Order: sequence, then C-alpha cells, then structure tokens
Amino acid sequence: MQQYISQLNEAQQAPVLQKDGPMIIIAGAGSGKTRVLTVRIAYLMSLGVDAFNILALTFTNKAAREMKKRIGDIVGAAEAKNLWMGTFHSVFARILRSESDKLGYPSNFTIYDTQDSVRLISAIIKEMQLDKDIYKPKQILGRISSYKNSLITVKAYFNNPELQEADAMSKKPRLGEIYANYVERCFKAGAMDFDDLLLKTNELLNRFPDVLAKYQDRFRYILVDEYQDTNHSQYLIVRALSDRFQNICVVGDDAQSIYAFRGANINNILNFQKDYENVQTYRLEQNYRSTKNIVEAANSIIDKNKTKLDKIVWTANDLGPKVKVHRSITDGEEGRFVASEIFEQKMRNQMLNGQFAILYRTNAQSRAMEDALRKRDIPYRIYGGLSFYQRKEIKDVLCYLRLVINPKDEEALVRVINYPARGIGDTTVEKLTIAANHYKRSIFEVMENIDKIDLKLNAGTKQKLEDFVTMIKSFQVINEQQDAFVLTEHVTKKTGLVQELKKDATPEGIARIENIETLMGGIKDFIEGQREIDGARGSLSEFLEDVALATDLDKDTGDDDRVALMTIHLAKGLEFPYVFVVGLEEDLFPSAMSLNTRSELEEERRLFYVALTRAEHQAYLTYAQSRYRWGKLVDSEPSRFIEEIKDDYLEYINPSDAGGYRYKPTMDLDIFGDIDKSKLRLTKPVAGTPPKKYGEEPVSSATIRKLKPIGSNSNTSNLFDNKLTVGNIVMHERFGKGEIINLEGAGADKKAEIKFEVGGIKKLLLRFAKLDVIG
DNA sequence: AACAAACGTATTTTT
DNA sequence: TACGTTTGTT
Repeated sequence: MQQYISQLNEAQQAPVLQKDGPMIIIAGAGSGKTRVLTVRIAYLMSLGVDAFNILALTFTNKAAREMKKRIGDIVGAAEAKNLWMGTFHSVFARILRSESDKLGYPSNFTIYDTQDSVRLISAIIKEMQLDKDIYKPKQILGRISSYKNSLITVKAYFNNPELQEADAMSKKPRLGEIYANYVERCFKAGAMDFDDLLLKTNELLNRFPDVLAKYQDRFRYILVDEYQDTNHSQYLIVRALSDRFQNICVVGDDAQSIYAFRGANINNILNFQKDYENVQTYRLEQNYRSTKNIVEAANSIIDKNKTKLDKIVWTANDLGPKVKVHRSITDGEEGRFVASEIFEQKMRNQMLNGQFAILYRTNAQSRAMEDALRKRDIPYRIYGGLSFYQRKEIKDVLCYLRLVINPKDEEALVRVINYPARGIGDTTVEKLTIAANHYKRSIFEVMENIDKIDLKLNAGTKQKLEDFVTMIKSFQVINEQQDAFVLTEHVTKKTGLVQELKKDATPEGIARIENIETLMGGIKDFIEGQREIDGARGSLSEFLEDVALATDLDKDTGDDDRVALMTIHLAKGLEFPYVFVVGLEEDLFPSAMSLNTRSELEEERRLFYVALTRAEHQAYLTYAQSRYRWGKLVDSEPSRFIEEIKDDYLEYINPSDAGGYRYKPTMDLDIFGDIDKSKLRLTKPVAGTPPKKYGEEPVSSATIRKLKPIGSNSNTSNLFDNKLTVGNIVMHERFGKGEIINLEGAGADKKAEIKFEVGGIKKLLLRFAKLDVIG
C-alpha cells in the first residue's frame, strides 16, 4: 500500500491520507485525479473499511470498471468486487429495483430511453389535440426533464403559479397537463425515464426514513467524480446519503463543467464548502498529461472566463510543439487535411491509429472526417451519435424482449405490435389506447381481455390481437426456462423479424441482419461475463438494464487500433497523444445557440478547454471557410476561440497546392497593404491559398524557413541516401536518443530499426522520420 | 391496412 | 443532405 502512496506527489497524497470527513478535490485537467481516487479507495480498504461500505459514483460505467480493476490490483480482486461503483443512473436503478414496491413500481420496471419518451409525449400531444408545432415534443421533454431534475413534481408544478405562468407566456399553457399525463402513462407502463431514476431515488429517500437510514448506514464512505457535472437531483441524493457519516469526497474541475444544458449545476462544486462543516479543500494543479504549450494555451483560454475557482494548472513536461492552426476552403478539405496529417504523423513518428482523436462540436461533422479517413484507408471508430442499441432493427428486437419482461411497456408494444406487419393497424391501436386510458390499464391488459370489452373490432382483428398476446406469453415461458440468448434467437424467428429483413437484399438490408447477429453475439458475451463475475444466470432483465444505461464509451474498445471520432462532450476524461479539434468556426463552435448569454458562452469556452486539454503531445485546431450545413454551402468565420489563445502557443499552417503541407506565413506576407494585420488573421482571407504571385512580395528569412515542407526539415539531412549506417547514434524529435541496429529497404521505402533509450525498438520509415545523426 | 411518393424541416451537446 | 412525416393510391 505504502508504495502506491509514495508514487503520488505531495498534493495528491494529502487527500488520500485524510480518512474521514468532508473534502473537495479541485483537480485540474490531467492532474491524476483518477489515480488519487483509486489509491484513496484502496487505502481506505487497507485501513479496514469494508468494501460494502464504499460508494463511488463515476461519470461512465467504463470508468467505474477500470477503477475497480485497478483497485483490485492493489487490494485483491475478490475484495474490490464488493465495491459499489458506477454512474448515478446505474447505481440507483439497482437500488430502485430492490425497493420498487414501496413506490408502487414493479421490480422489473422498464427504463425508457429518450426515443421512447419523445414518442410517448408526441402521442399525448396528439391525443390532447394540441398543435405539435407549438408543443414540440423534444422541447416539451426537455422542459419536463428540467422539472424533474429540480425535483418539481407534477404536484409541485401545479402549486407553483410562477412556473405555470412562465409556460403560459411561452404559449404552452397546457404543459402541466402534458407533464401530468406523461408521468401517469409512464407509471401505468411500469416505466421510468432517465430522470426518474434520480427523482424516484429522492422520493424513496425522502418518504421512507428507514430506507434512508439503511443506505446511509451502508454507504459510509461516498466518493463522487466529475462533481461539477451533477444536477440538483443528484446533489440531493448525495447530500442525503452522506448526511450521517459526512465522509464525502467530491472531485471535480469547475473549468470542465460542460453539462449545464442538461441541468448540471456548477454551483454544486462552487458551494461545496458551505454545504458541510469543516470541509478540507485540496488542489491538484500539476498536469502530467500535456506539454507546456498545450497547458499554457489552455490556461490562456480559460482565463477569459469570469466564473471560476482559483487554480493554476502547470506542468513540468517538455515544451512540445506548438498548437497548430489550419484553415481550409471547405469541410471536405478540412477532412483531407486531418487524414493526411494523421497519415504523415503515423509514418514520421511511428504512431498508432489509436493515438489520434478527432473531436467536434456536433455529430453531423463526423461525415466529412469519415469520408477522408476512408479514402486514406485509415481505420476509425465513431463514438456516440445514434448508438448501436438505438438502430431501428436492434431496437425492434429489444422492444420484443422488453415486452417479455414487462408487457405493460407501452412504447415497446406500440413499436412492435404491427412490425413485422400482422394486420394490426393504426386505427386498432388507437382504439386499444383509448380503452386502456379509460380503464386505467395497460394496452396489453386490454388485449388480454379483448372478449370482455366491446371495442367494435371485427373478428379477424380480435383473433390477430389474441395471437399476439399468445405469442408474447409463449416467449415468457421460454424466458423462464432458457437463457437470454436462446430466447432472443427464438423471438427473432417466431416474430418473423429475420424473415422480414431478409426480403431486403440491398447492402443496407444485409448490414441490418449483421447487426442483429452482432446483438446476439453481445447477448452471449453478456451471459458468459455475468456467469464469470458473480455466478448469476445472466438473465434477460439484467441484459436489458445494461443496454438501457450503456454508453458508447462503455463498450469494450480493447478490440483494435483505430482513430477515435467523437464529440467533445464524449471526450471528457479521455486523453490522446494527437488531438484534432475541427470545425472551429463562429456559430458552430461556439454554437450559434450559445451566444445569447454570457454563461452559455462561458460553457462553450470550457468545452473548448476540455477539447484542448485532451491532447498529450500535439493539438491541431482546424476550421473551414465554408461548410455544408442543412444541405447548403454556408460561409463561416474562424472561431473567436482561436484568437483567444495567446499567440505564443500557436503556429499557423496552410495547404500548398503541390503535395505536402507547409507553414502558412499569413502574418509575414503583406498582401493586404496597410490594413490592420492583427485583424486579418481571423477575417475571411481574400483568397483561400495565396497564389504564387504573392511570392513577389518581400519575404523575410524567417518566412522562408517556415515555408519548408515538413518532410524535409532543415535540421534533418536527407537520410534515405545512405548517409546512415548501423551503429549510428541518432536523435529523434519524439523518441529522443537511439542507436541504429538495422537498415532495410531502399529509396523511399528505406527503413531503419532503431533502439531508443526510452521506448525500446522502433522501425521508422526514413522518408518521414526526423533524425539527426549525433554519433 | 399497406405501401409509395412527395414533402418539409432540422442540427448542440447526453445519462 | 437526410430523415421522418404526411399524403395519396391501391
């Protein structure tokens, strides 16, 4: 144990060694907070704290898994297994299942995803005969979501004239009714949405003091990661649970708070000191992740924000290369630049695909990047967007499975009752829905009793409904006897889903079938994994819960070596040697939607800060002068964020027309006469790439040096012409000192095997490698 | 009830 | 552009 602690620096050790009491760790980007949390938990356990009494809430399930594993390496896997670790949502979903009866829910309640919620709200709006252009379902859900996150229940809403007035002012006087209907329908369907998982936990802890006492007693030590991104609902849960023992440790960085849009409250971290008595505050300010240039560039950005805690992030790391800024004409060209730069860096520095990340503000931007990477045969993986489980064909299968577990699940039922087509059309479903609402029962229950109710359905339709009910019930029988894999296979066959998909012989159709096969494989893995972990049977309901709360990032990514593409939000907590932040344009990043208030703009700026601090070695900022948006080519201006970085940390590069890239000398080439040049850099240039004739302008010697193509750096002799022999000692810009131990190939393909003092043996293509012979 | 075609509108971020 | 929704036809 001592050895792990001594590996930490002093600032990191302090919070680890404080066993009891409330504490806040303000951890700058890359300051090793995960390590601190890991060692702290292991240390607690070494002091005799039972793993059962520790609760750690993380931002992703993957983070929880990894931390658990690392703690397991220190204290033993068997002990670590008993730790409660996971996201707020998954931890409290688990608790809610075991206490669900108290709230009137079945323990097998369904978790509605956003799609389900939106569909239900659309249905309600339609039933209430409201105009869906005024009552936009997504917007309404957003509103309801923020109510729930502030613990404003339907009752509280109707007791609060101000809220009602506000909604009436925005032309939505009946929002409260929609809210009420939505909540009732969810309850009737035995379903909770994401926000319910937190809201109902609060309700559980508030209404049942004995339950609260039980979990207070259980979770004697509570740790919360990414505390800056907790919302009010989460905040209250943490407060309630930690109230008795006050052993609460929160970790976060106000500079990385980027989820205010979904209710995260930055005041949770800013006011922590006021919430508990004798709070110890620790600061982790040394960055171990990034070069000086990156850390300083990031600092210069966040300086522009007014709302922040005092903190100075610094690093003892090397200066590193400057942050490179690149302009291109179109988004397509931006993609090509990124792809070829990745290609070159890979060649020159022997980097793996997995060491690159492309980060963007909106998911829609991924397309241009994908196209370019594909053309270059660079493997990549996209995170986020619509996840695997949300794809139509997958969701269809899952909805059948959901019905098996919980037949009251109306969204699942409505989705699959007539897919594949079995002659149960919209009108029939409408009649069923009206009857269900009238009798305050679920649609499935109405169907079970279809003979006892007169719905004016013809005999054929009634038969079809009965057949459907029989089919689902037969699945339930199978589910009791067989595992989830066998059942799913049966379901896809019996429902005719696979047959339906096989009709479609297009590549997309084939891909859909493959997706279902992937899902089956996933189920199999899950079952086996569960068996290994705790001897559990790997039941269907467990699988569905996993699916409902899984993030794209949670999936095992150990598979292969690919460039990562994701939104900046998703990249939080991750790090990569090379990071491209693309689409740095006004109205895109910062987003046009965020320019209304100062606090929104500050959140965008924090987002930019997060993006930049993901980079360990080299960061690129790219922007395009025009880009396809809404199917139209739109002109754009460079983002203000580029300008906000202190110039010392930036280097401008631009494409030349003949192969390779060269540094852009915009500031030196005085093509604009006596116009204020400091403004020019960020205004739209007159022409994309200065044509050759600008070469007539006086060019400084500094410019000439900059203009040299990267591939033939002046410090580097042309090494693929035999100047190099085995035994030479060389210097590499990234790997440092090394000895040539072998040479192979010839001409442009000539490679050297070099044994570096740090990092071992690498094979470098001499055409790209920047080497200096020093002995 | 089922399908095809035309139409219109949306893109901020996610558990 | 690209998807989902509405409309029209069988």
